[in-house]
Amino acid sequence: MAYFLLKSEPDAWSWQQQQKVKLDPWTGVRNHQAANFMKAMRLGDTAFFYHSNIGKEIVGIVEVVREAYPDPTDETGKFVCVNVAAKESLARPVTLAEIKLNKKLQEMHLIRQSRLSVMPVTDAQWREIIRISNTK
DNA sequence: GCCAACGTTGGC
DNA sequence: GCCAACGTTGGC
Repeated sequence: MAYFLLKSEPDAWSWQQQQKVKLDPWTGVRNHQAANFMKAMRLGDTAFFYHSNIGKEIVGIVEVVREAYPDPTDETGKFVCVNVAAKESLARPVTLAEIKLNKKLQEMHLIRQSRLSVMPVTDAQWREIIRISNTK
């Protein structure tokens, strides 16, 4: 099972909103690299939900409930979206500042390529973030 | 509010 | 096909 991270500006779509809905189509991604990562997502894969701009922290975990399909909001028909459902909140949010200071998390795309909005997370990175968030 | 990174557009 | 101009993202 693979792990990912999804960014959202809480002004536009927050974790609180995500938790209130059964599922959410992750539309609006217009970057090919991010789109390719969405195409790699499989049913049951999980992703961190990250608040960019405001908060700058990982707040929760979502599960992929529908694999990539054409993004209905994309007029060109080139881009895809997936459906995700909130799974659980982290017991404690993990901030970008903490990630930057953590030696095990230096290779994350979140740091290295700050504009990327959908990215894979390695097993080791996933475990480390779960660990420092006191979740489970 | 500023700026770095980076993607896209359009002139040549 | 190159590259300057411009727009967007997102951290600070």
